[in-house]
Amino acid sequence: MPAETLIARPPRLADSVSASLQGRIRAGELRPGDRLPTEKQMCDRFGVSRAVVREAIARLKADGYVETHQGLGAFVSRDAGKANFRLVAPGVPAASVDLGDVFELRLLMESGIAQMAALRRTDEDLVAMRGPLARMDEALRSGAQASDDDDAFHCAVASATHNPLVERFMEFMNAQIRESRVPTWDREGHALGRAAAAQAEHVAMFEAIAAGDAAAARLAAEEHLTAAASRLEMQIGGRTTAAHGKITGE
Amino acid sequence: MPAETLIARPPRLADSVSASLQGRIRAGELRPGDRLPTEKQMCDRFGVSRAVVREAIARLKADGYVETHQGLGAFVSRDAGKANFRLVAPGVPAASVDLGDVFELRLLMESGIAQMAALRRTDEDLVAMRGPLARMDEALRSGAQASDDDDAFHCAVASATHNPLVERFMEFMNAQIRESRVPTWDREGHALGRAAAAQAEHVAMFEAIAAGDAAAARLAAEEHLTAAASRLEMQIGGRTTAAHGKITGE
DNA sequence: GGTCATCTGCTTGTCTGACAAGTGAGCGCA
DNA sequence: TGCGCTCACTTGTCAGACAAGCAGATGACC
Repeated sequence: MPAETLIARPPRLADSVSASLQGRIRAGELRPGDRLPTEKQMCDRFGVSRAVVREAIARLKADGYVETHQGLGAFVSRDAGKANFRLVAPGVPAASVDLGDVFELRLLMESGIAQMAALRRTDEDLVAMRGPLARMDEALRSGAQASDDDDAFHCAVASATHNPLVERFMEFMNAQIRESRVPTWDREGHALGRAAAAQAEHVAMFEAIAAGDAAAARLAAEEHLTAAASRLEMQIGGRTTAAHGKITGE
Repeated sequence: MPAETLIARPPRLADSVSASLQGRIRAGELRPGDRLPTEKQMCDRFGVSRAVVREAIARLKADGYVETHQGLGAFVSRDAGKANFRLVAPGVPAASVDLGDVFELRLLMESGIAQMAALRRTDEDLVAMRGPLARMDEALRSGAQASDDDDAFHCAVASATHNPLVERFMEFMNAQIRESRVPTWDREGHALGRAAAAQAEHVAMFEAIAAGDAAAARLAAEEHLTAAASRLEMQIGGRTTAAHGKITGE
């Protein structure tokens, strides 16, 4: 099925141009402060019209790679590519990102978040967590797909830190790893007990946070994430597992 | 001096258009899946040419807010604005971000990073940390501006986790908060002992990491960040301080 | 009547040419 | 020498045109 939707489409010209420029910047061929070729030069070099070049540059501007000045030209900005954070840098194949690294980043963040949430959560925060938690319970009985509620639960925990930045980061991570939550709640996930296991870990997190027990909340979050990683059969050379063992076993 | 460079320039038309659209998306006026007005309609509505509209849309595409399909139109993408993470969302005033929230996010990340680094650091990693550390020592004697070395030290710690994602996140954060490191190392920072205090905390972090003591490394990182926050006289209602007291005192 | 190919209108993608606005360098003049 | 001016160049904006892709309507055929 996916093979049918993933037909190779000819890439848009602006995509190709911006990818090329971005590659040269990341490769160090164009360094911060350097001036890019003029639009006219790029038109000749890439064999496209100025409209295409301008669109490509607009994209690079949005990503913080270049800045333009009327009458002067376009320049590679200092901190090129550091204006925003992405899991997979645009222009590189998504497969080059190690899922183990992603889970580790989540482990880092979510354990701290759970800990902080335990210290700051209000009663309203607990209510917000109970909603998705109850829906996942229901899904456990009905065998429904509840990965959206899984998302919502983690967001509710982040929201309980009362730090909007932390909340936004969690929303960002959720959007990035959304697919990785599906196999927990699909038919096979229910049958093999992946859903039930995940939900038990959620409950442990919730109860620690509700009790205001920061250390227990951190531990529960760590266990949830490492268990989730192993449930997805991530073969990451035992790295995360080893780290978890040391981190939580200290 | 900065007042001279910050003269009010008439905003580029494409900026205004993309800001307007982005505002409507974030406000929920345009929801994920909704179709945007056609380029022609936007030309009429905003009173600009199609080139401007297309550039504005190119920016929104780069930010992951919209997707376009030839022959169909432009659509607000699911997870609009979640394609990347920024401290300050584009289009909103930078002043709306609470610096205390930023330091808290760093506290969350860097304490975990230091802990992980202590467990994984190789001898090469320690060498990489000693470079910036020595340069900051030198700057302490000469009174030089060493905020770049400060950056480099924190990056070296992140690099010792051997997780490229973690490393990139640290680079991202460094680029975002670069200005906030300057007052530690300027003339006043040296005179008032801010530089010396920061460096002492760096040394504590380094030694804990070198010793492989994960708990001590976490604690040192937490103390460095909370101290840095208070050095910068952040009045954040004692929130971070209170959280730190509880987090580290558990 | 139902099914299929085709046609049509609309939308985005790309091209071309032009002018406006801002910048820096070089020129001429006092 | 020092000042102002012009000029070439660059990005910003505009206008019009055609190509490519899509959805729905139209119409022919079984």
